[in-house]
Amino acid sequence: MAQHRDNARESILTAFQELLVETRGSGASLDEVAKRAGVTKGGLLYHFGSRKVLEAALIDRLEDLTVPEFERMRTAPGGAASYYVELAEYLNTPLDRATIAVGVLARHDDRARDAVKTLRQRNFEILNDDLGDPVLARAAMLIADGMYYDATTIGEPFEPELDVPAFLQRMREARPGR
Amino acid sequence: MAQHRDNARESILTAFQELLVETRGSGASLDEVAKRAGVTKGGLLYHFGSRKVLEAALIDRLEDLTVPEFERMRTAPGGAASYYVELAEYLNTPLDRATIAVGVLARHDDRARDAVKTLRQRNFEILNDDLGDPVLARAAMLIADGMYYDATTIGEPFEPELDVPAFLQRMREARPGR
DNA sequence: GTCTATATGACGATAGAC
DNA sequence: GTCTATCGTCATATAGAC
Repeated sequence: MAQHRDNARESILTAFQELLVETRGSGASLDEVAKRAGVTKGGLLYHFGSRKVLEAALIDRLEDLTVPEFERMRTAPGGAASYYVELAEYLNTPLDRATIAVGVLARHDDRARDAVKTLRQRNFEILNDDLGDPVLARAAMLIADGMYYDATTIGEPFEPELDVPAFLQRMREARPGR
Repeated sequence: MAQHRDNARESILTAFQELLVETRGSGASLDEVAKRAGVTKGGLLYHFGSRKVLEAALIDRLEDLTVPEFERMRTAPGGAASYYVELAEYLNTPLDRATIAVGVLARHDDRARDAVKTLRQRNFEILNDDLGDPVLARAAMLIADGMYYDATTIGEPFEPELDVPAFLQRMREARPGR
């Protein structure tokens, strides 16, 4: 159910994130969050004074998680593009879960939307450095977005799955300037 | 505001769709729909007995719109892939608006989700016929999904935009049998 | 720091007047 | 066929006991 660590704050934040991911937003009421975190609504609202404050805290957590991720992506052995796109296939790292949760918030919250936009801009720059081709970098981002969309909206993988490294390799060979 | 055609049913359905597209779901309450359609909630509920009925009617409308669309896509002069992916860039035909609206419903409604899945399966088959390669067909679908995701979630175009015709040309050159 | 109890408001839906 | 009025439910948020 809930993990009772040293502080309830993290439990509440994690419960909120899990419910956003699982229900895509509809089931993440403060009552449900409190229940899963093992506190009451009153307890929750002591730690986070309002729903807005709770949402802001989740956005902050996402931004913290992205900092080391950008570094991993930039230095990935197979290249940033493969790393980035293949990650979108599984969507189950702590960063992925935070990204999905904030993506749900972004549908209604400006701060969440800004956070997502900044994260994406940074991703594009790293992909462009890796692939040396803004067109292919943009295509790689769109493919990852499409996988993300499929996973979050459709809720199950579409067959056939795309072989991303093979596809990227083929597209590199078809580069106009070669 | 509202168009008062011969029947209020269409006005209500259109108002519902517009609000789903504009607010991504949060502002599409029956009160708001009724207000935009120029009727009261009581009037709305005479035509559509419940919210579920209203949602089902919108899904039916989408399915009606897809029938001629598949035919246009299959017989498009530049090929089905160009037609499909370029359409995702603008997202402003009646079918696009219906698709976005039902996509919002699909987050919480099983029937809407099934409708979207069936539509996508058909799209994939047509793309595969055009591009002659399931990998490229899947990639084209993901790119269009990514554009759709950007347009609906981020809400504004990402720079730089992908040069779709040029990229599709590269994809065709990357075909195996060439 | 966490609880119970309650105020307040939005939403979906029903009943009945016109 | 469309309206007003109202009810039940569930959500956020507040007040105050422990």
